[in-house]
Amino acid sequence: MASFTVENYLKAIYSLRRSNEYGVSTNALADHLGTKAATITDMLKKLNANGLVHYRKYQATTLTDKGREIALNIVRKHRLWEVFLVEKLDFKWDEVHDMAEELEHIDSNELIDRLERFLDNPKFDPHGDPIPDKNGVIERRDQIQLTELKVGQKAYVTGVKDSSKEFLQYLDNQNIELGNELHVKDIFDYDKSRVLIIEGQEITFSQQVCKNLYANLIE
Amino acid sequence: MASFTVENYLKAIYSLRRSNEYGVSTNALADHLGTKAATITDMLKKLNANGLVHYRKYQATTLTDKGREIALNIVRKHRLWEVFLVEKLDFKWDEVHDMAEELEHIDSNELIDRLERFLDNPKFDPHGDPIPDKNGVIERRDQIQLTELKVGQKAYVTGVKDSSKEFLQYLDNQNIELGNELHVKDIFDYDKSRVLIIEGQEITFSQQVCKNLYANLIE
DNA sequence: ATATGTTTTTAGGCTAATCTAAATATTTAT
DNA sequence: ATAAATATTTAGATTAGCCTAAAAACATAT
Repeated sequence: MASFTVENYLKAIYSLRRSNEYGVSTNALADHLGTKAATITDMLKKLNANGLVHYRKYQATTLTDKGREIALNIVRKHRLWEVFLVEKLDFKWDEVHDMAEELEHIDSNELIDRLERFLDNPKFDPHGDPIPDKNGVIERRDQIQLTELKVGQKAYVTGVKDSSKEFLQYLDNQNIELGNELHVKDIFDYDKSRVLIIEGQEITFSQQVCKNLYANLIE
Repeated sequence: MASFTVENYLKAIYSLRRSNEYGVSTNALADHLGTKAATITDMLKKLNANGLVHYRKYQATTLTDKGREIALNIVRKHRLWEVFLVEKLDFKWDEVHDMAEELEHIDSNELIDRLERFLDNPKFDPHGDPIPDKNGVIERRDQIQLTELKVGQKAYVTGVKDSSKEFLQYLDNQNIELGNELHVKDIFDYDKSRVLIIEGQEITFSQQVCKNLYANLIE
């Protein structure tokens, strides 16, 4: 079995890969994992030796199929536990990350499959992120960022790009939830901020906020 | 925070203490934890230095108040997760131990308190063991072993002393569950085996089985 | 009370995951 | 194209938790 630590490295490489086209840099990993670059180099050599990543000196690192399989399983477990914490234990979406970070390492696929059934086979976690199925398949959604919406367009809020406590709490304060319907009333050319009508209420969001909100166009 | 390993040592000392009157021996711990005696000695010194156990060379070890508090919290978490696995995810009572052994280390009292509420504040786990409350208080029950029952006495099955897979599966095969009502029809002097009527069925249990079953006398 | 056997401790080592400091590659800017 | 800046790797150490082998303490039996 991959150790707790190895699982975290693989998950980190998986997450960072979405942004960095060619693979993941040593420094990016060090940053993300809160360790030093030297530590990353050591570990990448080991992961490479174990067939979990493709690593060559001074080059961006990517996951092997085996590595990605493990990473996806961790992501699956993380997201299902988050659903459990929010749906069953009534935690708020900004409170669940650290607990899920621990629960994701519980080593039993039987447990996670049963949890999935118990939760009625959810397809998305409380932040709108898709939950990989037991084979690691992720349902693709064509969500867009609010920044792509033009004046007059309607959409549902489907997820957040930034799931930091701060952003989630900001959304809570504005009474924004996944599933809310909105339309764009106006866009200010000057700073690209948008005036939105969300569930009847008028709210102005900065470009930064719009960038971090995903939506699904209606029609 | 106590590490995963430290938590396991404290829990082991707590469990073994119930049998050994004066404290726990180095060898008993090594046996229980599957490590070597030398390793135990090392760790006991550290635990002692951290105020978690009372340890002096060549003497039986006991928990300090602080050590017991941690141990009881682990036991609480273990048993609540077991209830979750059996009640909500439909695992059988012989399947949950290893998973609970991992889940008990998830570090959040808020989580465990909410889990407790979600499970309707159970007082006993699926094996009949009492669940400490959030202050570490355990509800005492005057259960007796079936070996103490005399011919003609009635009782409810309330728990198992041995919760090994083997014993639990044996009980499953005999259709014995917690809460079953029984009375003693006969006791054979020769081997102390007992003929019982359990939920209408006549079953003969060896002394060993009777020793490992707890019951609550009726009247 | 002494020899034998058992238990516990000490001493010295190992591995996984981390670190710092120094060396080496790579990238960027002139 | 070369110097300066940045990124990565190497080398050598540290810590927690474990090990084996040998020494020391304790327990027991004659």
